[in-house]
Amino acid sequence: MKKTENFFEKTYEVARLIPFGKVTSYGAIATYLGTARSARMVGWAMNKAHDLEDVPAHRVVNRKGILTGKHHFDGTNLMQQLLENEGVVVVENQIQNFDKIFWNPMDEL
DNA sequence: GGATTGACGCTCC
DNA sequence: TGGAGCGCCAATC
Repeated sequence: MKKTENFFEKTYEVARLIPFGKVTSYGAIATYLGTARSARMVGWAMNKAHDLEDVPAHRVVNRKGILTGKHHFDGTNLMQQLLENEGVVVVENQIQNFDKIFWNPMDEL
């Protein structure tokens, strides 16, 4: 738990640092954390992060820009609503212009 | 303690 | 070019 605590902490930290109207991918965070091959851990961390209200998990999507985790939110399209609220265009659970609004933690951090 | 799952990603066919 | 399968690390059952 101690060792993973850092992993969680970093994951949450990065998630919180995501600028308004920007999004990132699990893989990007995983890479930043040094666990690039374990993007699943980031997703899993987000699951726990969902328990925390401070982590904008809705800004984190998979490498394709698809809102794979939206099903885990309260509403069916709550995640999409949140993103659209930030100016992010989401169609069919997929973020449009993903390349443009993609926020790379390594580039900023 | 062992097996399965998971909000992913990459490689192989 | 498209689809399917395997691998990762940690947690839960």
